[in-house]
Amino acid sequence: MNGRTSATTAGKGNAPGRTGSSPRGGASGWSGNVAQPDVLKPPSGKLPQLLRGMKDILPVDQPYWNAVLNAVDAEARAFSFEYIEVPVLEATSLFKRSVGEATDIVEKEMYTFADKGGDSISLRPEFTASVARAYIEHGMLNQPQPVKLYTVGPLFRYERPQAGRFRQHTQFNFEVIGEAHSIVDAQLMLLLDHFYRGFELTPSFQINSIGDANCRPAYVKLLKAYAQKHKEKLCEDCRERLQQNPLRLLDCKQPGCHEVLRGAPQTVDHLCEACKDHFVRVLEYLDEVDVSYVLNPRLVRGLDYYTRTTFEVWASEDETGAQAALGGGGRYDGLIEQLCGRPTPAVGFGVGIERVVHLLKERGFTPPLPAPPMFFVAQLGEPARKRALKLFNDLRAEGYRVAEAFSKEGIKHQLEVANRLKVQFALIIGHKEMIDETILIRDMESGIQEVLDFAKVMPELRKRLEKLQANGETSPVPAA
RNA sequence: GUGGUCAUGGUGUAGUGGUAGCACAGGGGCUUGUGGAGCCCUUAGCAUGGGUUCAAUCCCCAUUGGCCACCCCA
Repeated sequence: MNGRTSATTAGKGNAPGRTGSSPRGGASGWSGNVAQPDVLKPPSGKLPQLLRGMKDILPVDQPYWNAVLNAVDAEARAFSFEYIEVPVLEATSLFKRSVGEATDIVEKEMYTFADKGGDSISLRPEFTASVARAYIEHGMLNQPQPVKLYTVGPLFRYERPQAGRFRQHTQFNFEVIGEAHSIVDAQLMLLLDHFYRGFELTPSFQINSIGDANCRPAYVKLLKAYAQKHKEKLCEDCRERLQQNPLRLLDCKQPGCHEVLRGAPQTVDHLCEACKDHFVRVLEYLDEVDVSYVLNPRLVRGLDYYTRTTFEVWASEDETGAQAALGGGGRYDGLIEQLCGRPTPAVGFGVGIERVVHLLKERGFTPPLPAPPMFFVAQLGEPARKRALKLFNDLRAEGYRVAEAFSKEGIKHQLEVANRLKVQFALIIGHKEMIDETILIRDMESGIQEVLDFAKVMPELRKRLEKLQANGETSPVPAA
């Protein structure tokens, strides 16, 4: 698959934000006589705390994250997307040229700084620009088109944090590059719809078309003229928008502006024939697969590269709360060209995983928990401890998940741990068993114990698990 | 970036102008061969910095952070 997640192994591989390499060079700090006295000195001062707007994703949340990430992988497989990973840092100019210099994201929300060589670099505030860059840079236009890519990872925006809004958040993104056909737009939304339905979420799809280079300039002119007439009634921001980015007038939430813009010309009424046709077909395809949507003439997005189809996914129909947007995307037919690639049509979307997880918790979704270990190895006394360690290793090599508390003394305590872990069988080795060359197996549920020949444990254990499995009581025995 | 609101152990909470209880969680124990119960012990906290005061966790100010609205967005 994608080499990122092994889909079923919880906690492995899909730790958000640190996909990829671990610091392998770390050994150097511990070798040699490099002074490192700070660690040994008594602490002075406070623990440097979590940066504003940052969030630890703790083990308790991992089941939710795994559920989401597994669903993402499943959708990717079902719709034939390939996984790509792009760097967290990019040249600042990449985002200026794609997202747009006058957008809020670039203007005031980017983490931008000069690196040691003096180049201006930025923490990525979104994915599409990087994926488009990768498409061009690696000549993916020579692959069969369209190129369908998906990715998962952290994005950074310097905003004022709120519930559901962080300075580092995680998105999954799907992009289809090199295909202009309207059916692709619909397919992406179908994928999303399917994703949400998998969690029994039925969010509201808001959709609009904002035209293309052909028809948008004329429309913007119209809109501008209209707004100009009502300038006195517009808020200060909107007067600014009138100059900078007139399309954004449409989604101002100030009641006054809202009122004024009610009578404004709508994008959908001023699309050129090609754009109109495209939009109508997208809607037809959506109807065909029963993806319900709401036509939202005020939906314009905060990134400049969008053309034609734009859409957002809202947690509920009436988007009152500010963080209701669960995802958003659209077509960006001009972006590749703008980044110096050949003219290449494309569509894509992004979904904020934190928000999805938040909603899942709110709705009482119970994520699948990782299966408990099958065995717990308990020991009494030092010789038994050694044998137990060996047994642990052998079981592990056979593919079993095995728990233990080797550092503990006392069987009582160890069984307590086994119980807490909901382990199926405890395997006990004590003084007596050492002498008899046996092992004690205890069914944790019934409390029934049996003595097994130590030499024959492996086949015996396998037999037991197979029996359990036949009764449908446990997860499959791993293949030998 | 603007406005509002809040801040007590890891978590959830009580309380006071004379430096703090409780519950859960964590650790240890109830004679180092038997878990799910119980009992006992124990770790751990007034976000930070100033000010007022004999005395501040409490009052005031600032900072930091969370949350809410705006902005923007996922």
